[in-house]
Amino acid sequence: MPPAAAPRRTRAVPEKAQPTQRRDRDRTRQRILACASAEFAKHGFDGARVDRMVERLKVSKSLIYHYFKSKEQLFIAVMELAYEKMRARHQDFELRGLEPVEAMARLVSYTFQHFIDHPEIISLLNSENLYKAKHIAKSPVIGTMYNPFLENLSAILVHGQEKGIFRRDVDPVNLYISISGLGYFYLSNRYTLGAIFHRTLDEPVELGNRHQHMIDVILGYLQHQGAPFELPLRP
Amino acid sequence: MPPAAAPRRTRAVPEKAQPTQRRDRDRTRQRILACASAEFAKHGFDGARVDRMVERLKVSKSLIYHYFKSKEQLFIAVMELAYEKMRARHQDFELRGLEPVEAMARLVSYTFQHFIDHPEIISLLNSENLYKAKHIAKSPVIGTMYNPFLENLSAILVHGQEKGIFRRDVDPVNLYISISGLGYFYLSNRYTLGAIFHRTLDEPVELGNRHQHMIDVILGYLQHQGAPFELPLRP
Amino acid sequence: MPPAAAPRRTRAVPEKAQPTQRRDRDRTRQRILACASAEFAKHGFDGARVDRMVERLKVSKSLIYHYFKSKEQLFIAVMELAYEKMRARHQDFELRGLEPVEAMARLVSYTFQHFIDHPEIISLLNSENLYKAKHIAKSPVIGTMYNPFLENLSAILVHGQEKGIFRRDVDPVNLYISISGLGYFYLSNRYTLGAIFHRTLDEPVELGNRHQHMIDVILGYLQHQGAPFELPLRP
Amino acid sequence: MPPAAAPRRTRAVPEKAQPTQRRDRDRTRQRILACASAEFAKHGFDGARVDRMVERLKVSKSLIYHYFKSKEQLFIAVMELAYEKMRARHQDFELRGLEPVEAMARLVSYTFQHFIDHPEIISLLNSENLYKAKHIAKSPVIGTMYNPFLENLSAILVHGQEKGIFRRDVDPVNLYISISGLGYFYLSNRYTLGAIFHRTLDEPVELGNRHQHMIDVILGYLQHQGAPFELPLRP
DNA sequence: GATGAATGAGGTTTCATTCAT
DNA sequence: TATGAATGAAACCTCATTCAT
Repeated sequence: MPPAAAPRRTRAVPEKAQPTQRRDRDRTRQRILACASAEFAKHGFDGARVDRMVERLKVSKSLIYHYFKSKEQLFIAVMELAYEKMRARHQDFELRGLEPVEAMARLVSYTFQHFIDHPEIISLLNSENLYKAKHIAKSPVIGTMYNPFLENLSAILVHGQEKGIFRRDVDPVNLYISISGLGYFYLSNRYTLGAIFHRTLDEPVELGNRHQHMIDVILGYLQHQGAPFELPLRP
Repeated sequence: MPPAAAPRRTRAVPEKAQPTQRRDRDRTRQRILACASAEFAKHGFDGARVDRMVERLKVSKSLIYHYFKSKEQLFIAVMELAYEKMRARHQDFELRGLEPVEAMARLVSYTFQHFIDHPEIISLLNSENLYKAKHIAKSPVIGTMYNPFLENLSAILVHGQEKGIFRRDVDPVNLYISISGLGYFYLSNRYTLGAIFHRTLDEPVELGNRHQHMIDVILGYLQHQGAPFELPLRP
Repeated sequence: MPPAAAPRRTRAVPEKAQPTQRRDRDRTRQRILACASAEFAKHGFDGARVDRMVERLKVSKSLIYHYFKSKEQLFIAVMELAYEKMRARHQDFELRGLEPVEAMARLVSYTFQHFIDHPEIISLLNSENLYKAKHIAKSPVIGTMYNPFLENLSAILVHGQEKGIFRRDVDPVNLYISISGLGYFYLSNRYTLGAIFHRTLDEPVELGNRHQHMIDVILGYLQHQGAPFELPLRP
Repeated sequence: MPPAAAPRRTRAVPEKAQPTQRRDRDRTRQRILACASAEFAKHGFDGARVDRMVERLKVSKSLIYHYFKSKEQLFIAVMELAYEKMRARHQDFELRGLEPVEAMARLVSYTFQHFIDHPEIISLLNSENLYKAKHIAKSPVIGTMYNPFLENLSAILVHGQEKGIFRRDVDPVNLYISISGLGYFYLSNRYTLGAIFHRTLDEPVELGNRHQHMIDVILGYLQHQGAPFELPLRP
């Protein structure tokens, strides 16, 4: 316990709030957030039920509304957390020293793995896109978030291009979207796809196949050297 | 390889020789279905409101419940229609006679175009996947639907492989998923992606870029001849 | 049942809606309105409970919200009705032919009587004034309502002045406010006044006394001929 | 006639010789009371929010409940304070030595001025009357409060009557109610009145007009000498 | 004397659905 | 075939109040 700041004034504003209470407060907040994340992921924004969270959390509904002002604010907080997690993990991701091909393969692999490990992200993003991102547009944080993933990707891309291994006509953002999309779509739409193809796409073998396929697609694309076949949209 | 284009139409609409009542009945049904499709697409299953349809259709609520027994049944009908439309259009798609590269490029282009022209498909599928496809699982029609798109794709793929142009280690289903996913993910997630990259991805120029990028990715992948870089999932 | 307008078109819009149903609808609306009026009068806007109305009316809460979109809209409807009632009764009020003194006395009497007969008006107005009239400001009807009472009052006033019976320095609006206020304040504040003066002001004798006192005040004022004692506000 | 101005102060505030704690305690109590008075006045009893007070006061909610046991008790305390203030100010009011006419005019003026200066009184009383004075009925103080205003009024009235200036058939209590009511109703109902007459009644000019009008009414009534026009209530 | 965390009861509102005709 | 009236269950949210420290 630090003995700093002697309590001289009668009605002093407590600068370093009591550790115990503060921790309780934060812990509760985080418990709510975790539960809400699961609920929103499972049912989408509209389908999510505050009552269900209450039941699971064993806290009063009022408390949820005390911490987060509304269902929407709670959703925004969940989205912020999800984005922050993603950002944090990408930041830790170390690819320096690897050859471009391996680095890129690992990036693709890593992206897929991330979606598998955090399936809630997919549902949350789907729900949010249904609303044309109107909720996260209200978040002051998400829009200004620094995106280390794109940094990593661009670095590898340039590295490979300088070595003459990767093609040069590549828009990093579109590449990013492709890498994400190849994994995301497979996972997010596996249920309807499975219903049509009669394959259970979330089995380990299928996941492994997909994983290698994605790497093949991205690396094949990047390493291919011939001239592109040009075709206008809606010719 | 299944025999091309089976002639049995799934839900034929006999145009004449029907009493007027029957005709009216079908027209009303279709009006409801069209409106419901838009509503479900815009708001998802949970967000959709029967009242909103009633208001737009100028029909009594009871009529909707008369034709379709419940909101869920209505949703299922909408999904069946969407799938049927998709199937029908794919069936009309003619690629015979084209070189494999151009045929494949056109397939990619066509898929993207289809999602742009029928954006409701994306929302409907997203909504359905949130429910792990539980609604369409109840449809006796969708699961048994013949899929001409995969046929086309496989034919082109084999053609290219036989000519030695395309690589041989390609799973058609995964290729199908990639072709769909590259366009689908871009469109379905354009709002959250736009919020992060500060690019308005639905502008014509961006759509054109994406279109060419997708063709490059798929053709680059298929035409690339080197050995794949193998990497296990979660090593 | 009127045999008018033969039903020729299949989906004709019913121009003269079914009398029975229409009457039911209106009857229910009016029942709700009457009950709401009592509830708002008894408890004010904030204190009023939709649940209590439901219980008294034996209708579902949803029905109330079906007819009136919200508690506030319901309140506005109640206010509109109250004003309309007041206006209608004043319009019927016939004073032509009476001498100015008697006419004025009857006007004062009538005003008091009206408040006694419709005590809800007082509570409703009090509640509304707490909100600085923000609710009725939203009503397109109330602001534009023609005020026959002020007409009557002005006519009597001019008549008396022309006859030389009433003083000439009278602002009709202020006179109207005084006539209303003398009765309104007595009735609206009778509980707190009673608590201080230890008199039960709603007993018939007290009401009779007040009635005569009000007439005396207004007629005394109007008939008094001396010069006014002038005193500035906050000198 | 009771003996003038009893010297016993109801709730004397000893200024010195108190331990600091006690002083702080009283100051906090008074801050709460002032804030509560504003809150109750602005929103009525039901509309008032303890949370809003907490936010404005920067005090913990528990403290409010520590000092006052409940929202209702707090309201009662506010009412007691309001009555006490009113009583105290009336007590200071000195009219001896003035001629009856001027004294009465000053009394009317003073009453109006008081409501203008302390608008919270009006809202508080309105709120309380909605509840039929049930809250102040619970106060042991208010009911037994000595009313110096009525004393003053009676004295002036008798003085004028003895001089033959004022009419004799005057009930002091009703006169008191009229004097109060003429100002109170104008101020309390200015919003709804304004909405009907399309006049902004709280502008200085209008207030000045009203002020003179009220003096005219009361003095005109008191000085008028003719026989009253008698009319029974509900004949 | 004072606080922050937490709650239960109840508030308004919504919505898929049914009933009677 | 089609309608308008009506509903029950449950949604989100609020608020006076208490508990533990």
